[in-house]
Amino acid sequence: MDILAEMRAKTSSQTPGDQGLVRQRIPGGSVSKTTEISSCHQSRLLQQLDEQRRQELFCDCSVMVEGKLFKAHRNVLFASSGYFRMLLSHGAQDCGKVVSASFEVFSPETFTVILDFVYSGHLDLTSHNVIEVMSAASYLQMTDVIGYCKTFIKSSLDISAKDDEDRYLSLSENGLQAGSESLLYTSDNVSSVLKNTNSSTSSHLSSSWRACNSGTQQDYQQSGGSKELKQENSHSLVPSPTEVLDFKTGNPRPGRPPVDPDSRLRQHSAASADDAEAESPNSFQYSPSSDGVLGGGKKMNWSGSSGTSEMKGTPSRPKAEKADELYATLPTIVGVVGLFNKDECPTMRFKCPFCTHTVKRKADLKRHLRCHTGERPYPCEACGKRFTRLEHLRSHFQTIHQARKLICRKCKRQVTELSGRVVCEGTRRYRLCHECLMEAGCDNMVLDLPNTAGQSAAQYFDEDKGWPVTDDDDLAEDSGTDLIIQEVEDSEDESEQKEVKPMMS
DNA sequence: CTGGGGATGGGGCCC
DNA sequence: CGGGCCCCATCCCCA
Repeated sequence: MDILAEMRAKTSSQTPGDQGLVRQRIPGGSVSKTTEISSCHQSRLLQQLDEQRRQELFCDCSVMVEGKLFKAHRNVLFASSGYFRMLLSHGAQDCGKVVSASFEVFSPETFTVILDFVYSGHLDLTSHNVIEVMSAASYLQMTDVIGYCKTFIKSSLDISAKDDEDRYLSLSENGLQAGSESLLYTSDNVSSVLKNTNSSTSSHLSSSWRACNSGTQQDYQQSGGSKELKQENSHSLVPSPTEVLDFKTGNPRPGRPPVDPDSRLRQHSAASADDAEAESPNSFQYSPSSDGVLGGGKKMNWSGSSGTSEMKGTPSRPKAEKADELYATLPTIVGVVGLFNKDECPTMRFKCPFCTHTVKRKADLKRHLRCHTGERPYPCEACGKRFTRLEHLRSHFQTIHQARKLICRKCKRQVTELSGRVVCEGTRRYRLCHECLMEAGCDNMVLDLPNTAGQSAAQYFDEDKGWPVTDDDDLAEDSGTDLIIQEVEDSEDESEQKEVKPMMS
């Protein structure tokens, strides 16, 4: 990103079409003329600043990261980071004084990436550093970087496919709806696409990634109108006021855990960049228009690729696999949200890189991340519905397909295994008492006799274990387990849907 | 249109 | 660290 363009965007309320243009105002306040600024001049100026930084010329700000010293210009840092805006504005009067800040919550390598971005507009993201860069950017309140990271992650995980999940559950066996092939791949079409593109399926994650907003080719066209956008606004990635961090130590100040009560994100794909993009301008105390950066649209370039076409044409790896990789690469930064308890002792919390939510255990964070990645590893064999947790699947199966609740669905009265007859409607089962059964009639219902109640469901369910099992004993023995609940790859959704067994023979 | 209840999703925490 | 339980909030359907 061109930092000058960014600064300009923040002060000129430009529209996306104003790229490269600055409205020059005269004292009267009206726009007198539009002057084209040479992009060459901007990049040269930025290069000069970067050069000065590297030669430590006129650097009036020192940043210590895990013992490594970075020199920079406070002007540039101020313009780029809400964190530094707050930090530097405190010492705004002491312009001559060298300001220093130190961080222990991210690595020097991560800060190098961020600083390089600030001074060059190029953000070098890889699968290995994206989480930490994003976390650091969240820490430093750099919404644009967060947006890029989220887009990077999302495109890697196909998070945007999540919203389409319901849609593709109903897809015909013949495959994909037009326009959705960029998101959904069955095992079959993945291989065919692989043949066609002859490209690595892991290119998203393995390739270096750069972002700049000098173009408008790849807008964040997230779903959801302004209404949903407003909802997302409440899920700011920027630390909440209770999460204000100590400038010197890099640790949060004592206070309540920064758990965002609204952290239950709506499960739609409008997350990601919209979050950052729609960041309230008031989030930055000293940035009245800090959200303008992303507003003009941006171009995403994978190194060696051709932008959007690459994104569309390259099949992604299964979501679960990529999520595993994401989990595996979770850097310690995520776990170093050092909150303080009553005794002023730091307690370890794990911060979600996607939202402000923190948890005590890494495993809980992993579980939480599923609500962002859209992973649903537990499919119901009876109806194909997928769940993020085994317990949810079990609960679903028992209530929907097993009629385990001994309550008459109609009159809500308590029934017994004998008095509450199991009624089957498609894959759905429930119990009716004798009276309600007579009232409703049996015409379009299939009744399970008491001794066979749940028989068809039993092909999926192990009474002892309490969860669905396969009716294929051989398979069960071969696989060493009788579970049919398996952590499956989302990309196999479609083929799975085809294999959902009919409930009634 | 509204309220109630079931289904679902997610967090905390224990085992 | 995963499984599981409990609890609560939200969504959605239906009367």
